[in-house]
Amino acid sequence: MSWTDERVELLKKMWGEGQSASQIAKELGGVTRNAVIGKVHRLGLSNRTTGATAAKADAKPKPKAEPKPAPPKAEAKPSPKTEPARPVPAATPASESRPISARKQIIPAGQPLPPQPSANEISPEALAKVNEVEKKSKKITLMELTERTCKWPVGDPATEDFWFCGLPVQQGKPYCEAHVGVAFQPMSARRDRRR
DNA sequence: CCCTGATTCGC
DNA sequence: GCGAATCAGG
Repeated sequence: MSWTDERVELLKKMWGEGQSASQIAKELGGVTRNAVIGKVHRLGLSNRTTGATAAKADAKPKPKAEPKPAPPKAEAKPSPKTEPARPVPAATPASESRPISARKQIIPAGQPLPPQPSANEISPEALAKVNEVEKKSKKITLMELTERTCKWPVGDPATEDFWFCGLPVQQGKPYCEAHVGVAFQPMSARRDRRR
């Protein structure tokens, strides 16, 4: 793939939003995160204040070849010294706009079922699977959630008896296979109003 | 181990 | 210009 205008634009957008290079790469497709990072640098947009390694002003000497002992000129960026207001991305593990766990309303007890199952009709098999998985869940905390850990909450958020599934997620999904099954229920018996 | 961005350098 | 390999760090 090549860096078409549109792809570059999307890159800029996402980068600006604080998306990680790998996320951008996934979105674009056909490129690796390295490619994205490389492009970002070539485009001149680079450090944001985010991610793991953000503020590093020093160069890293590389023990590979030494044809360039010393850059004669330390060139400074012609950009304003005062850093422009940058959109600080929410440093939430689930950096994306996923409607999860951030519920305004606390559910007193019982099943927190985060992503409202669209219908009450979830295959018994799926539910059984969920129950089974819950036993195996890694019981990770909010802080431990990553892109590839199932973000399905288990238990009552109001108590200590609460954790996230944490099993490996299904590609592209926020939940593990079992939880995806109950989270994303297709339009089931919902053939109401025909027009 | 998972991830993050940064840099280099052959193409 | 591009991006894999590599580095450096959380």
